[in-house]
Amino acid sequence: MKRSPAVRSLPPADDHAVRFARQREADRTATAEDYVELIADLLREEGEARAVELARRMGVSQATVTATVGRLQRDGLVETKPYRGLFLTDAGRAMAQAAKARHDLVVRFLIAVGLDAETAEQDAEGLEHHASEKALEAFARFVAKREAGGA
Amino acid sequence: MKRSPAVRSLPPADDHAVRFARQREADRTATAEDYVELIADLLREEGEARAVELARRMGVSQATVTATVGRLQRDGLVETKPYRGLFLTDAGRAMAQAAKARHDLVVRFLIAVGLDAETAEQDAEGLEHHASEKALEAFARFVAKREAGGA
DNA sequence: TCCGAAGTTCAGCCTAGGCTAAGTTATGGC
DNA sequence: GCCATAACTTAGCCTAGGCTGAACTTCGGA
Repeated sequence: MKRSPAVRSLPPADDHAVRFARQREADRTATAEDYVELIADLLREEGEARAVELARRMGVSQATVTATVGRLQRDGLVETKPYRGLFLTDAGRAMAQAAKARHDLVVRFLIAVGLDAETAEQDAEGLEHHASEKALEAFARFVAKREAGGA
Repeated sequence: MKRSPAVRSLPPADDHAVRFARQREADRTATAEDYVELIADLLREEGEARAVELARRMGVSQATVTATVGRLQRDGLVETKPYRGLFLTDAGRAMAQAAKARHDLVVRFLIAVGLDAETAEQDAEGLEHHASEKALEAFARFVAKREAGGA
């Protein structure tokens, strides 16, 4: 009688491999998304995004920020004027906007399923990079239903 | 009227840093969990866990598996008998069991909020490593309610 | 004006986790 | 019993993302 997913724990090897590959792909983009999202927030709320502030908020050394920003610049997401602040390219702004929308959706979703706001905020940081489009759509439907009064 | 979480996008720098640190911590353990979980599955369902099969299923070269298994061994999670299969230590078995329970919970939860089984299975692979204890408890409560008929 | 502190970058190091290519070891078929 | 093949390991390389410590810019105040 139990046709629960737990039983079928060994999918075909190919499918299995594809999942993990997708996973690794998501991991690679996660850092970029976190950085551009934070840069966008700082630009909006502080007027400028300084490396030292990124370092403080990412909990990382300034040297690490320099290196990471270098990669983002190479990838066409960020522009820097040495010893001035950090700026986003169009691509960077687009990524930041998408990341923020996704982040906010995940937070609202987590709250809708019963998390407190602070925990939701924390968990979203990790979960937002690993939810597929389909999952995000499901989250959005769920949140819409809940917020429409389907309490 | 909007007291939505989206507004407060800049938490105190310290809190912010802590979130990202937690995040990096989760990333570090994710690989270990995936490997021991898969090894446990293979041992249970195939009777043995061969490196070549891990490589196939992780979508990775055998050399990578050798290296990763070496780290797991160093960390006391796995035992190997060269040219025999891979085995889990007590710690490895415990981690595998916890990982599997978490994985299954996340899958059931995703299905409960409206995902199809296949997508749920895929997304769980990524999400399971980034959900906090509190979030998992909330997921469990939610699933319990749903499965109890609160459809 | 100049000088010190804050911010930034550079140099050099490390680990995890990927890869390929080239061995080495076990095993099954003949 | 030998040897081809499959499984595994080793060597060497790469990138991302961490670190420290030292050097370099910028800028405000004395």
